[in-house]
Parts: sequence; structure tokens; C-alpha cells
Amino acid sequence: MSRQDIHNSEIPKLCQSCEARHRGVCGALNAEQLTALSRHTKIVEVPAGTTMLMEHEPIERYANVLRGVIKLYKLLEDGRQQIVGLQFAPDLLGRQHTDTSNVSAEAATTAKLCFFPSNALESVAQESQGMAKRLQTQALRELDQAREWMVILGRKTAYEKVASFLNLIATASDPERDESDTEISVELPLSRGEMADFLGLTTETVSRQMTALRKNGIIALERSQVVKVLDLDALTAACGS
Amino acid sequence: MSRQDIHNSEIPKLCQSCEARHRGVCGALNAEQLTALSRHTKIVEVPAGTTMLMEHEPIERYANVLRGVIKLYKLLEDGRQQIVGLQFAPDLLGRQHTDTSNVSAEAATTAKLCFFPSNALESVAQESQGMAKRLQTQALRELDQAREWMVILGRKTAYEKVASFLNLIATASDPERDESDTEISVELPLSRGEMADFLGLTTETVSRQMTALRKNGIIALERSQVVKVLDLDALTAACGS
DNA sequence: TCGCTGTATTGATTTGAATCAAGAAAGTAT
DNA sequence: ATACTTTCTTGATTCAAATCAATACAGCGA
Repeated sequence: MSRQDIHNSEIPKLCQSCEARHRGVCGALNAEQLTALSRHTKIVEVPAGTTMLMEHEPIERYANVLRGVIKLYKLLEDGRQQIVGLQFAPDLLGRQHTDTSNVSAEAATTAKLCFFPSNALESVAQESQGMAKRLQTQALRELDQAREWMVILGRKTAYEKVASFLNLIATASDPERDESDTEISVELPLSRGEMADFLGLTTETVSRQMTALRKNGIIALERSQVVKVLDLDALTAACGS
Repeated sequence: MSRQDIHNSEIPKLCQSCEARHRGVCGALNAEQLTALSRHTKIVEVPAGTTMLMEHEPIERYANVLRGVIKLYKLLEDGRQQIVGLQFAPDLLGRQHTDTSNVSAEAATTAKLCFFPSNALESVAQESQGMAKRLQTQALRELDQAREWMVILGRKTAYEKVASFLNLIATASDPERDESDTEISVELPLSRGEMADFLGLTTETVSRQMTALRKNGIIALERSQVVKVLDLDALTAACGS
């Protein structure tokens, strides 16, 4: 193992194998700070469908996503729904500088999370410039993603939207895959209906575009939730940009 | 005037009447820090259409928007365009922690900006926790706005989209208007074509929805760019949420 | 294994917005 | 003022995606 800590013993057991300590926000903390924070943390595994946050309600805790996918969404009064973000490990769920959440969040798949009370994180962010910077980086990354999706929502066709979504999942789920291997098999974290709520479409249209991608030889469906990308270049081309 | 600085004389002349020093990012700085930063700043007025940033190109400077409206947009290869954000005074134009910009930016109206080189701002952000916090707040506000627009793009009808845009402009342009006065006259910072690029529509559809809003007695057109909101409650209702 | 339930697919039809096509207005330059 | 350009509006038509409607499939508990 190339990544080795000098004083691993000083690091809380809870954190030793945690991905958030490397790529996530906790990566900014030293052993002492980690120990202080970990006194308030709780690692929990939740089933798909668990509500983590509700729009307009106070945020009492943050959570590092350790495994699974969290969907962020907003509702219109009449029930129309729009998914406005997806979070994968090691993203941080929660938001600073606000009294109430601006989005609802629920687990799209079974998910493992590391919770800590909001005041604990905020006091660490006060102390640690590194943590503050990681929080800033996370916010900016989410902003970039949101703007990317604005383009997809506003200007792409249904076919391009679905291709873009599959491309996102194929890329996000396995960023360090073998370049030479053009075939990737991915498990979709969202149902057809949820994909529709992400893409501004209906279930039926998503299904039809999946069929079209299949007929064009770009993907194959192993199960309805498991997609094999047969030709990643063609998929990328189908994204329309 | 209720807002009075103790040692106004210590504040650089350039900054004394600047709105960014109150509500904007410079509000976090003391006289000394302001003086240091202002040595590198340049206030410029630019005509509508001036390009401020290009996607994929390095960001060499930041700018406080002092007057006017800046549009942030992204392009697809085939020329389809999507506006992904609008900035009003005293927003900050620019982005930390990236080598190249993720959006293009251009002045939608004549605009007055206060430019400073990116390293100048970044070193101030290093020194001043207050500045870092304001940058974080700005990023999170932009994130909220982007997600709000994802809902509009993905789930609203053309009529609701145009109503939502007018509602945004009416609110943003005069946040402290008299509550009792339900009639507001606003100058639109975007042409019909630009509104279309913001809302994921075409020029023709935007025009038709403006006509529909007019026929419904919700707005009146003084000129094509000057809208009088006759019934703000009805406009809000027309937004679909 | 057999229903039962929810999800996904496919087909037929409708519809909202895009496209195609003129005009009308507004803004600029001569 | 006059022509010229650009932007905006309105109308006719087309088309992509929504809606309506079955049917197929998968997961689950009895």
C-alpha cells in the first residue's frame, strides 16, 4: 500500500479506513483534529429511500457520503419534482451559512454515511484553513455540476439527456478504470422515474431513449438497472457535446 | 445616512462610495486591507456585449460587479447556448481553485466593474477569514440559484418559465421596494433571444408567452425591454410555485 | 410456485413548443 | 427624414416529447 500514515495509531479507529480522510473534507485534518471531530461522529448505513434532509427545515447535521448515492431534489407545489444533484463518496452532505436547507435529500441506494452535528463541523472549519478550503472546493464543484446540468436540461434532446446521464454514471462510478477497456458495466443508482426527474423528462421517454441507445449498439441492458456500455466513445458522442 | 465609517479617511477614495464594500466581498476588509487591495484594482465601465471570461481559458482577474448585469453562459459544440447564471451588483465575477474558467461571461448591459488580478484576491482571502467566508457565501448563493433554475428548466412550462424570469428580474432589480406598491416597472437586461437562452426556449416562444402574460393583465409592455408588472401576486402565481 | 405489486417497456394519440415564414417595430447610420 | 439593420411579434405548420393505455417483467410475500 503506497498510502501510509506516519502515526496511524493516533488516528481514530473510525477514520482509519475512511475514504473521506483521503479525498474528502476530513483529508484536511491532522490526527488531533480528527480525534476531536470523531468524538461526535456516527457511522450509519441507511436503506434506499431514507430521507436525510427536507427543504425548508433546519440542518442539524452534516454527513460524509461513504458509500452509495444521495439524491438532492426540489419539489413544486403541485408535486412536480426535479433532482438538482447527486452525491457520491466522498462528497459532503449539508450546507453552511443557512438556517434551513434549500433542497431535500434522500438515499437513492443503500448508503453508508458518517454523520456529525453541524456545530462540530463548523467549529473545525473555523480552526482549520485547510478544512475551510475543502468546503469551498466542494461548493464550487457542486456549482460546476449544477451549471453543467442546466445546459443539459435547457438545451439537449431527450436522447442526449439520457446519454449524458449514463455517461455521468459510467464516469463517476469508476473514474480509474482501464483506458483500453471500452466496455463498462454499471449499476444505475436511479430508477427510470428518478432518471426522468433528473433529466426533466417522463419515465416513458427515458425508457424509449434507453431502447434507442440499445438499438444503436451503444449500450446493452443486463438487467433494467444494470447497463453495459458497449462503446464509450459513441456514448460520449451521443451526449451532443 | 445611517451607515458611517469611523475612519473614513483611511479608506481608499476608490472604495469610499462602493457598494461592494458594504454588501459585497470587500465588506470583510478593514481599511488597511482595502488599501492594499485597491493598489491593484481598476474600475472600468464596459459596453453591453463585452466578453469578460471565456470557458476553458485561464482566469487572470476577478471583478466586482458595481453596476449592470453580467451573463454567464456555456455553449455546446453545435452552437446551442445556455445561460447558467446572471450576476448583479455586488456579485463577484471569477472563480477560485481552478486553472481555467468553466463558463463564459459577458456584459448583458453596460456594466461597471472593479477588476483585480486573481493573485491579489487570493492572497487577501488567505489573510482574511472574513473574506474567505464571503467568498464561500457567494459560491453557495450561486449554487442555490443554479439549483433553482434547474427546477425551472426541467419542470416548468414555457409560460411559467417566462413568468419566473420576470419575477426574478423584478425582485433582483429592486429588493427594497415599497411593499404596498404592487406595480413595478423594470428594464429587462436581456433580449428575447437571451431570455430564450436562459429559459431553454426559442425567441418566438418567449415572445408569445410575454404576449400571453400581457393579455392576462399581469404585465404591460412600455417598450419591448421595459416591463411594467401590473399584478405581482398574479405574476408570482404564474411562476407555478 | 402462485399471485400480487411496483417498475419498465411498447404502442397510439395528443399537445406544447420548435420551426418555418412573414410582417411590424425599434434602433442606427446616412 | 430616409434607408438599413436588427429585434420583436404573429401566424401556419411540423415535430419531439407528453399523455393515455396496455402489456411485459421483476421482485416479494404467502
